[in-house]
Amino acid sequence: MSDVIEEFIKELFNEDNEVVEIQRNELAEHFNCVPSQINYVISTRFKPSQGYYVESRRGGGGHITIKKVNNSKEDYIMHIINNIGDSLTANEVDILISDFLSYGLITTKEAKLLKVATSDNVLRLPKEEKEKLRARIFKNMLLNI
Amino acid sequence: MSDVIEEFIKELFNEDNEVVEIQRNELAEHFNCVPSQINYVISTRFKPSQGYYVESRRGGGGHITIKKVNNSKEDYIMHIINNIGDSLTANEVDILISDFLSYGLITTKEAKLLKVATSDNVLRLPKEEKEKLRARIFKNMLLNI
DNA sequence: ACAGTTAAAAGTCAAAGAAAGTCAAAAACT
DNA sequence: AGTTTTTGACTTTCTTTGACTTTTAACTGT
Repeated sequence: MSDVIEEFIKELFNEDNEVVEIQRNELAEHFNCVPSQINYVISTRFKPSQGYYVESRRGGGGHITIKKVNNSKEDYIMHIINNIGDSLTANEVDILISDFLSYGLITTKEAKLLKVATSDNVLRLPKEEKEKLRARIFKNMLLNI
Repeated sequence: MSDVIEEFIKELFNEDNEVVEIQRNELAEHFNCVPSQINYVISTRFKPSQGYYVESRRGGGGHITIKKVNNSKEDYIMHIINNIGDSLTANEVDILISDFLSYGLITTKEAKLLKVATSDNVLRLPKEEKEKLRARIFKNMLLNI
């Protein structure tokens, strides 16, 4: 049973990425089990060490939200950093940032910071120097995200 | 329900900024709930600690006004930005950052990003140019925090 | 104009309801 | 035997509801 419930929740992740919101009682009803079994499944299969983060609310309209925290995040960012050469255009930055955003690797605030710190009208240097500087700033910031 | 009402009020803030004025009974009617639910929503979601200030008037033509009180965070940061000249040393950045941190205006992550994006060994330019660039980067990043 | 009355708001508080959480005993696997 | 799952009674947290109170604008008669 627990396995079935686990599967079911993981299915939900496939559909609507990133975050899944469930109602404990409803789900228990659906599977014909006691509500606390849902807690069991969550606490054994959606632990932080398995790359999930869970929060919940009680009372009317209460619910449980499970977030998939990509723990390969660091790996992926590292990979990108290593593949950025020593020069970078504003355009390339934009593309990278929107990639990161859509994979949920950075927050929108971080995105803004990255963007503004590497923007053309902040750097204001001759093209070549500017793109080298941009690469350095960008990579170093990424290392700290 | 409470969530819906909360949303609704926050929408009103988006339209006519700064201050929102509602009538308890009218709003309750609109959402088909008892009037005291409005009080509940206000007292749980528009607390001072959440950056709101509420006052009201009873009797005929009475109403509830909710003000968004500027956490002064923005004000303070703005003030700093305006007082940073067009050139900035790494040392000055350190001092500003630790100030911001101790006043809880920025997170430690943001602090790291600010610091790394303006550090000497990332910028690597002649002193004068570097300090001007640093000021631009720093101020522009702050604007986005 | 004025005092007094009425009615229209908003406020309070506690009880009932609706979720979710906990924990340990019982059951089912290995 | 030892581990993992299932169950359910009990707890905690948050929301909804409604009866009752307080405040004050609006009205009324003089």
